[in-house]
Amino acid sequence: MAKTSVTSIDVARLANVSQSAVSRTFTPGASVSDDTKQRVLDAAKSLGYRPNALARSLISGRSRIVGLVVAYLENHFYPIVIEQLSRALQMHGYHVMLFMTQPGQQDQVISEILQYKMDGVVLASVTLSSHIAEECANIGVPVVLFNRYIPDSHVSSVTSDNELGGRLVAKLMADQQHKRIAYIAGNENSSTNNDRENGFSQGLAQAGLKIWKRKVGMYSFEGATSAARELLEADEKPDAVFVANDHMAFAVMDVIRSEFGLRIPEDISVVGYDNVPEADWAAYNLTTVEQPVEAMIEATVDILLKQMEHKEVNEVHKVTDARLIVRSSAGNNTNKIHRSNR
Amino acid sequence: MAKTSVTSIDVARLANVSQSAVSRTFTPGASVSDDTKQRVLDAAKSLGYRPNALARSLISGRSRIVGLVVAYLENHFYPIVIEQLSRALQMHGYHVMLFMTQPGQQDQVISEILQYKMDGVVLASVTLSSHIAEECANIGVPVVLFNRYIPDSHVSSVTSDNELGGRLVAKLMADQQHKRIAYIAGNENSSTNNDRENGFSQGLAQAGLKIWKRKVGMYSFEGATSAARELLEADEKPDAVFVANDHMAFAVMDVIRSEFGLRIPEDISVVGYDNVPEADWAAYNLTTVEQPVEAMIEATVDILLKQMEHKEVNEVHKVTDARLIVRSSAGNNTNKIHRSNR
DNA sequence: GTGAAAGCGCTAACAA
DNA sequence: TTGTTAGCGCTTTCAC
Repeated sequence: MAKTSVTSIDVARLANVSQSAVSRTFTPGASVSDDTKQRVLDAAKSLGYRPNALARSLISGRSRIVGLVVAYLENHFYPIVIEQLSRALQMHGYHVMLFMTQPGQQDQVISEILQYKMDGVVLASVTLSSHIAEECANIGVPVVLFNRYIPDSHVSSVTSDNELGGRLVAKLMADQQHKRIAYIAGNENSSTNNDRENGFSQGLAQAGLKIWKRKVGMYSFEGATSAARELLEADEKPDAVFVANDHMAFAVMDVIRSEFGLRIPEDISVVGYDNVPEADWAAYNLTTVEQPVEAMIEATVDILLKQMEHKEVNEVHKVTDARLIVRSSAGNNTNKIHRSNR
Repeated sequence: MAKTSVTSIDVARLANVSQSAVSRTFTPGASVSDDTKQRVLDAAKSLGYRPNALARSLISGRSRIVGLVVAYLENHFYPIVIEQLSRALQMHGYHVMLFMTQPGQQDQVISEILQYKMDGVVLASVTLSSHIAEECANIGVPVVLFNRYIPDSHVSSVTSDNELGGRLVAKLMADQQHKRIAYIAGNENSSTNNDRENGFSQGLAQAGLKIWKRKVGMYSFEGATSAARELLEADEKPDAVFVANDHMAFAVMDVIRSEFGLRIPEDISVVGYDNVPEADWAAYNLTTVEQPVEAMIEATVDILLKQMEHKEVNEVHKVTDARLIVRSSAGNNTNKIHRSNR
C-alpha cells in the first residue's frame, strides 16, 4: 500500500474547499461548480490524489468487483473468455477478481467472494459443482453461469446451442455416409457434454444411425488420448469421431496420425467443438462447431449489469447460436453447405 | 452486494459479547478466551456472518489484493502463468485482480491499481511500457516484472536465463552442422527477445557462425506466419530456424510444411522457446527451451510477499535456469545430450 | 480477557 | 452550489 496515501481531506485543504466538494468532484453527476471542480482537480493532481475505492465501496455498498471463477485454463477456450470478459467489464467500470478453484476447495471460494462483497459472479467452468452458484444466488449476489447451466435452478446462464451443434455434426457425418461413428465425451456431469451428445444422438437417429462406440475423455488432453487409443486398438476402427471439444480433438488427431499412422479425413474424420484458434492451424485444420464467444460474453455482461445496476432479479437463460465450421478434418470433400441458423 | 449483510454487531448482540470480541475472534492471534470465541463462532454461523474484507482493508491499510497486469493471452505461456500465480497467491491469502491492458490504455490501469490500494502488482506481459512499473514503484507499491525486466530501473524482476537459452539453441544448431541459420524475432523492444537473440548470436559466434537471415514476428501468430513466408519465398532457404517463442514457432512450422511442402527437421530444423504444453503435441513435437514456470512463479511470490509483509524494499533480479528440450523438430538425430546448467 | 471509543476515507443526507 | 454531519463495518488502542 502506498506510503502515506493522500486523502480527500488533504486535497480539500489545499484547494480551500470542504472535503465533500472533493468527493463531489470525483462523483459523476454530482453538483459542483466548474470553478470548485477545477480547483479540486488541480489540487488533486499536484498531490497525486486518487479516491480510495475501498472506502467508497464501504459506504456505497457497491464494490465494482466481479468475481470470475474458473477451474482450469488448459483448454484454450477459457483464456479467451477471461480476456474478453475482463476487457468488457473494465469498459463498464468493473474489475475482475480471479478465482482458480480446485475440486473440494469450493467452499473457500464462496467465502472469499462474500467477504469481498462482489457485485457479481461469473462461473466459467464446466467442472464446478452447483454449490457456489446456489449459495451466492441465495444471498443475493448476481450470478451468471457461463457455458453451462444447472437444470431446475434459478441461476442465470449463458450457453451456446449445444444441442444444435451436436445435430449439425451428426448431419455432416450422415451426409458423408459414415457408418462407424464414435463419440468421445467430455465430463459426463456437464451440461455442455450432455447437450452436445443428445443433439448428436438425435441427429444421427434422424438419419437412421446411432453412436457406434463411445468413450469418455473428461475434457482433458490425457483423457482424450487414452480414449482414442482404446477406440483405435480394436480391430474394427471408426470412420468418424466426434469429440466433445477441440482441446480433446487435438489429442485424438495426434493419436490417429502419430500412433496409428492413419490419415484424416481419408481413414477417419474428426470433428471437435468450440472453434478455438488452434482449430484453424494448418497442423490440425479441424472441422468444429463454433461457440460465438463474443456474443456469449456480451450476453453475460448484459445480464450481469442489469442485475447489478437495476436490481433485476429475473433469471435469464440466454442461448446463442452455434455454427458448423467445415475444415479439412471432416467434410470438406462435398459441396454441401453445412451451416444452419435453425 | 448481499441483501442486508450481517455485521459484527449483529453477531455480538446474538452472542452477548462486545463487537470487539467478534473482531478478535476473526483476527488470528488476538486474545480471546475459548469460551467467547466459541459463542461468537456459533452466533456467526447461525447468522451466516463473514467479515467484510473491504472494511477490514480500510482500517488495516492492507487490501490483500494483488494486481496482475497482462496484455494478451494468445500465447499459451500466459494462461499457465495466470493459473499458477493465482493459485499460489490464493494459498497465501491474497487475491488476484486481473487487468488486461491495451497499448495506450496504461494510465488508466495505473489509476485503477492505485484506487484499489493493491498490496502488490505483477506485470506479466512483454509488451508493456515501463511506465506502470515506475509509477507504482515510486508510490511505494511493490512491483514484480514477470518474464521481463527494465534495464537500469529499480523494479524487481523474475526471468529465466534467456541468454543461456539462446546459447543452447546456437550450440545445438552448430553441432548439427547447420549453415543457413535464421532467426525470427519477437517484439524487439522486449528484454526476452533481446536476451535470447544476444545469447543466440554469441553462441553462433563461438562456433564461427552468425545469423544468416533475420525476420521479425512480433510474438504474434500472424507476424510469424508472414515472417516465415518471406523467409521461404527466397530461392535460398534456411536449413534451421530459431523462433523467439513457441507460439510463433507453431506458425512457422505450419508454413514450412503446409505452404511449402518441406519436411521438419529433414529440410529445415525449427526451435522455439517456452516449452508450452503444445510443444509436446505430436503434430509439432517442437524442440524448445524450457522456461521453468513453477520456479519463476515461486520466486515472484517470494519477492512479492517479502516486500508486502516485511516491507523490504530491496529490488531483486531473480534469474532462473533455462534448459533445452530436444524433440524431433530439431536435433534428435544425434546422440549428444543437449542440456546444460551452466 | 474484555468492552468502550476512536477512527480508516469516503458518500449522502441535510441545512444553509 | 456548498459545508456540516452522520455513518459504512471494521481494527485497535486504552482502560478496566
